[in-house]
Amino acid sequence: MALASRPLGRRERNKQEKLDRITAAATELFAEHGVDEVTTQQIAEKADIGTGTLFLYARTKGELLLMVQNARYEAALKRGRADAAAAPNVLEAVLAVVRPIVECNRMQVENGRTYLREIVFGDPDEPHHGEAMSIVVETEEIIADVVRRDGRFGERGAPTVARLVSSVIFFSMSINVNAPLNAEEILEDIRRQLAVVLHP
Amino acid sequence: MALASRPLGRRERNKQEKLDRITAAATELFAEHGVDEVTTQQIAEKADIGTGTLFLYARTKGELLLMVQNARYEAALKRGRADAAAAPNVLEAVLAVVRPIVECNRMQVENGRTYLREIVFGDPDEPHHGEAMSIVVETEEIIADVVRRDGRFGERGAPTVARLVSSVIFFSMSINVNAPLNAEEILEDIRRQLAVVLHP
DNA sequence: GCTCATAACCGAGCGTACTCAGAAACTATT
DNA sequence: AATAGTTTCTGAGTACGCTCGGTTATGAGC
Repeated sequence: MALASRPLGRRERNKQEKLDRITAAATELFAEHGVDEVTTQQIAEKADIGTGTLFLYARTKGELLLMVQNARYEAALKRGRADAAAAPNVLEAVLAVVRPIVECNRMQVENGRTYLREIVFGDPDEPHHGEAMSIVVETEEIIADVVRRDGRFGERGAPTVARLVSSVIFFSMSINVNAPLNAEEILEDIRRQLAVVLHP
Repeated sequence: MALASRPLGRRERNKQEKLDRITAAATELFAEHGVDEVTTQQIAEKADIGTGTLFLYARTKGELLLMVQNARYEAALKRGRADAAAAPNVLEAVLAVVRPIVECNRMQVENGRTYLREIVFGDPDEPHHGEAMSIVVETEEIIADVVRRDGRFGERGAPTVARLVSSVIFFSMSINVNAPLNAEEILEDIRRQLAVVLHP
């Protein structure tokens, strides 16, 4: 360990490499075939690791999906936050925050719905679930800020409104009858409901 | 088939008998141990039928849960509708409709959450899922009626408000962070959110 | 009653997510 | 560089939901 430029041992580097391979394999297979049509065996094989090894990096298949997709939602949220500034009123500002998330979710409907299912019903003790939850929390905080800026609901009311918006988003993207809708149609569905609360 | 008093053949009677035994077995085992801790084998054994036979009556384990629980929710809804009449304002009326449903759902938290998961993510082509969906639709219709009676959101707005209420109910009962809450606490959570829309 | 077509039933078997006991790889120490 | 201790890896094995080909029960026609 003479070199300060190499603080990481081979062990750490190997681990990182495997994680990268797993992420790449899962990302590609999920995108191409959908999470339900891909087996954990296939992912392990493509990542060139043993089947047991896969579960050292993500304890369940659901965690694997969260692991692979969280970053995209984080990026989407960042975009939404930026877009919200230019909106003419609360309703449009909230929708500006929501739009990239919905678009991200609808890139592949089944994966999107599975992602939501995993957030709502998955094991809250798993690390990637925690990461997903903090994205949800951050989303609500951003929406609460937007609502606060409007002033209509006061300091205390803003988080409640944000929570309500969360409910509407999750439900609209999850329910079976909305499965055929594309991002734009989902957004229209959400707008109609939020207009009741945030009439401009 | 000389007797008009026995229009059903042995075949139909046997089927009905088996269905009854399955329902009884599943009801008891789910209630006692929770849906996740019960195997389909156990249910089949307790109902005294082959494992394959079980799946002639409910195509998936999830369907089995819906089959067993739908009736309770239907009854809860009926109670709620009756209670709504006596409420002093819209918010209280909506909560009167919602209360029995939440109480029904929280009798056993894990089963309740699984029931919701099955409604939102289950196969919409299955018969018991369809039945569950029609309970949801009916709930929204009742809430829409209550909202219409208030007049605040007009004829067109009422179904949208009802849908929004659905979102809030489902989300509040489903999310992991609310898992420790009892029926009364869930209702309080729902009330806080609905108050934003239905302020008295 | 006998025959046959059909509906209902059964349980061995399959696919797949996940586990676990032992093997292998790595690091620290001398 | 040999040893020991620890972490990481592995794939055969397990559990469980569900399927499917073969079997049995039922009832209609004669």
